[in-house]
Amino acid sequence: MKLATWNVNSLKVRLPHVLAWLAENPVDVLCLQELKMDHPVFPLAEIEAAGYRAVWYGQKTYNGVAILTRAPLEGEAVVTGIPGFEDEQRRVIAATVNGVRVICAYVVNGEAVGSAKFEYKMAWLAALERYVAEELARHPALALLGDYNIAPEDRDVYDPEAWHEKVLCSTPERAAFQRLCALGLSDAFRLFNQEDKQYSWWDYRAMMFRRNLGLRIDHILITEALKARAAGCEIDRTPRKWERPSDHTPVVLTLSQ
DNA sequence: ATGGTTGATCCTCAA
Repeated sequence: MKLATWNVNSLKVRLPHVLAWLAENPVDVLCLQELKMDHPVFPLAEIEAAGYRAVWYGQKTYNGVAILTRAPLEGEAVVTGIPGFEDEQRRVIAATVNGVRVICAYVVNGEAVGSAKFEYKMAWLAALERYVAEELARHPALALLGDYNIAPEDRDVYDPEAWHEKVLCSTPERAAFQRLCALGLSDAFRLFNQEDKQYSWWDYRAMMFRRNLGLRIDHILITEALKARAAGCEIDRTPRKWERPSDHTPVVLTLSQ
């Protein structure tokens, strides 16, 4: 079983990329973030024609998340948003696929440390932590995939000095990431030997991708039950090289069975 | 040098 996550930065623009990538990488689960698309205009027909089912939580202009699966989704277990957390921004959707609880999350960017948006980011992360803790009590096999907008360590940053205590890299954000891990989750990418300087996002500006100046901010966190099945985790830079790419590229987890 | 680009919308905002 393969699970992947990809911030597509507008599904309208990136649908051809998603379909082309799925044709080459027929993963079982693909979590998408930043659909930037109103709920009713989701391109379900094109996705079904590619052999996938989908659940989504769309929003005009901003945010929006989806889970694409090859297998049927189990029952009525689809949950949108963070239960109990009032949020106008549509950033979370959860579903159960092949016995795995899949939570797809688009974490708040936060703009700058100390800004109002940063305060929202930290409150949002606290709500996510509580939600995931509740889900873990019910689902031993759980994966939390998405754009975390957090680079967990300096080795996930092309220039740690330039980014020192900047948004995406600050101590409180990294502490929030560690609190999620402390619930019993592991960063799947770091379970395996990896080449240095592997990132999942590169700013569109200043030819950052060509110079490989990026951050690793897209992650797949998994429970012990899935860790026992984890066979590999890779960042696929290929779509970032395509014409008119998203600024993020997919991260893929392979499970045995 | 506080720069640069992209997407959605309506020209500025968010990333």
